[in-house]
Amino acid sequence: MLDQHIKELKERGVVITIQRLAILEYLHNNADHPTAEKIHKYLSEKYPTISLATVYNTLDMLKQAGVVQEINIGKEKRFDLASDSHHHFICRVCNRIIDVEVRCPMVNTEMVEGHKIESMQGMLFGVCADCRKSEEEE
Amino acid sequence: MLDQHIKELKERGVVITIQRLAILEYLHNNADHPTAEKIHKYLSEKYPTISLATVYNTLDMLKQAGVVQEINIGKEKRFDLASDSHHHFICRVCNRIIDVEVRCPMVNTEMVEGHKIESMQGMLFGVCADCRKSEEEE
DNA sequence: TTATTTGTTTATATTCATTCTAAATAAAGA
DNA sequence: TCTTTATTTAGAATGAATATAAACAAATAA
Repeated sequence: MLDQHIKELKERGVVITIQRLAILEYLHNNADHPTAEKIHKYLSEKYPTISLATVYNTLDMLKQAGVVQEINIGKEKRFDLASDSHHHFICRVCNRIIDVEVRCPMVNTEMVEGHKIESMQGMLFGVCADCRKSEEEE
Repeated sequence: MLDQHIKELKERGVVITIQRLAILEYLHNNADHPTAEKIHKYLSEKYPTISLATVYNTLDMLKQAGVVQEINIGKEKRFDLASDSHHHFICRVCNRIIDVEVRCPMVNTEMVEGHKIESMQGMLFGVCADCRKSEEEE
């Protein structure tokens, strides 16, 4: 999957630098929808000079390339590897973003009312299983 | 529809002030997913002293009450009357947010993988009909 | 009616995630 | 090698959103 992404990027003419590779690898290893800040903080340990701007720039480039998707919920942008096979559930209690498998037939739709769909995102808001359990116990 | 919303809010114990009514009316008359800034700018003509903070506070209150939904795409929050019957199509060329009717069976789902759904939002990204036409003409 | 309390709005200051800028560095090509 | 182009860095700038404190309004009690 990582190799596939690298291949795709190279075909697009993207130079794979140490920084870009590190960010892409991070996303492959951490599916918890990190913020740019979090990615930067983690990578700073291994690459002390890596700049937050580079993280933002790279994430933006990866988004353009269709490798990464951006999730906007609070004031912080969050990032995730692009994939049509899941939607996001956002818990209003613990604020976690949880991937949920989706069986919506619309996922494979390419056109709606004359508009061409290139990607999609479903966001479900509510209370997650863990928080529901905690609430019941009270 | 507006009356229904006012009734619901009153039942919740919300005081309907001139400012709150004006903001709610604005949303009923403008379905173009305005920003808080835009609402404030417009209402300033009729109510020169209305504060931007009041617009934000009211929109937040309306969101808590389930009357309004928040759409996060760019850096600005956008607002729309809550409704399960449509999703949003975002054109990457003109950046417009277009309502699209949705026939996704998931809309009426109340649970996914143990998580309780209270509301949902579908976001479709791509090129809208108008921009497609313009691109073809070139 | 006048005080008191509570809730709301205003104006302004502050915050902080993101973007911009210019200089430094690295990579690629001649 | 030198030259050009792309990338990264560090720090400054931006601006949407929030926090704060004072002013105001409404409702209730005295």
